[in-house]
Amino acid sequence: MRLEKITKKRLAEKSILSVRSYDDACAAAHALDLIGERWALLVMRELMFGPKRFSDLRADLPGISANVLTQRLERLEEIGALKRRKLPPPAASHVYELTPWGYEIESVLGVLGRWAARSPLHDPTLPLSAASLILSFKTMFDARRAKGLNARIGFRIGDETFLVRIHGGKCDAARQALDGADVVFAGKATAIAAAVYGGAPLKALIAKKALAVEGDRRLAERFTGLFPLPEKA
Amino acid sequence: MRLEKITKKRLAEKSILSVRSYDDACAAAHALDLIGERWALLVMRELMFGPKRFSDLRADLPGISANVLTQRLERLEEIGALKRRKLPPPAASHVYELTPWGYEIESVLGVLGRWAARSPLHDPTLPLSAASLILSFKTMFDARRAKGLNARIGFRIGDETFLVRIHGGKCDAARQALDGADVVFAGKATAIAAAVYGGAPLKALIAKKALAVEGDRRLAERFTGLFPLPEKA
DNA sequence: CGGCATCCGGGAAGATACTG
DNA sequence: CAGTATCTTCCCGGATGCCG
Repeated sequence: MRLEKITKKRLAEKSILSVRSYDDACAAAHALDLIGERWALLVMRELMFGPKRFSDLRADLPGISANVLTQRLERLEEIGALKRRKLPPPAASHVYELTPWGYEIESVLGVLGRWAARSPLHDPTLPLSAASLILSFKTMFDARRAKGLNARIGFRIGDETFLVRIHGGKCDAARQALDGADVVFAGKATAIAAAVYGGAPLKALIAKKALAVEGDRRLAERFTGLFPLPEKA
Repeated sequence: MRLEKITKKRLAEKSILSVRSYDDACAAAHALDLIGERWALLVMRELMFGPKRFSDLRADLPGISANVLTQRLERLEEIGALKRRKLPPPAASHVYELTPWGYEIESVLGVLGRWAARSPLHDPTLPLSAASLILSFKTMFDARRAKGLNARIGFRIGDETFLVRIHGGKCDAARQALDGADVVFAGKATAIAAAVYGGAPLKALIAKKALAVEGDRRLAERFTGLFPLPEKA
């Protein structure tokens, strides 16, 4: 019983470690050995704006099952892409946080996204997490269209807030308080995506109460035009 | 029997089309829906320098089984990333060729490779296909180190030849005849990789007959130093 | 409640053999 | 040579339950 339990656990651990490898020196193949399993890259995507708890990840990745999430987190920790941390005493919980090298996966997400956005099969009306949406701004930002713009755009999505800064033809974003935002979008990620990528007029979304815009409304309108999708292949 | 066979085939086809989707508007998630299955990206990698036949792909992807290769080729054609073409009459064979959009996956391979090359678990001594090696030159090329260099480097690997052109701080490559090459490397991909990435002296590799260098030997030496690996994370 | 471990059903991947 | 058929193995996803 006790012994059996331990043995079983050993085996389970081993089966996690025993990765079906491509046995290929190509670094891209190695990348697939590391993060090619189902959900792995999306788990990293959800952590791009900072640490999250197990149940946050489950909520933001509808469809992933608890055991698969456990396996992916173990594997990502094992390869050095994330670290599991205990939160300070009051909260007896854990968070998962990308390592500096783990954060560099952002470049992969960007290139993959720009490639797949040209797919005729891509359906941008599907559900979308807050992290995906904010990340897509960094990926699809068009510096030419933002010429001369210097602004701080806030987002309130669920109980998270993000601040997107546009200055000097750059666009960066962080999960943080909205102090000093020139305008704030509040609503579900899909509603904001409808405005930015779906061409839905802000007015209509606001009328339908799918979205609220607090602050400089003209700036909000301009913001929605800064992220052109690539043409279909 | 006949009917049963057809029914089974129908079901098999259906199971190929029925993709387990992430149901996520994020374009990176869509990319995984398209090419996230095992082997898919490596099949595309092998086609980066032009069309290949089914059995070429099998030979260059040791470990892939025939039925999986069939499924991946069907799926890649279905999404518009490659086209299956009949060769002109004498050869009663088929080839698989990436579409223009399919070729754009090169950017994904590059970014993935640069990320994974920083993994402490990466083992560059594993087997390597010719396409992987030549592609890695485009990925890892350091323009700073090639300053002022203008050269045509040939490679003879198995029965394929590649020409790598370095000029104006750029590095491009194609599978083509070696006309006008300043120097030619001949040998297995792993031997060339040992020289470029493993720091093995050309002299030693040549003495071991793992590699032959025809032409400007000093240029060959310089070439091997143009592709620094990123530091480990 | 958060973080797993366990069991189960279905389906994808792998190996082998076989066919046109 | 270019796949197809079949069998086995293993991964994924869902449900349940344990335990701090």
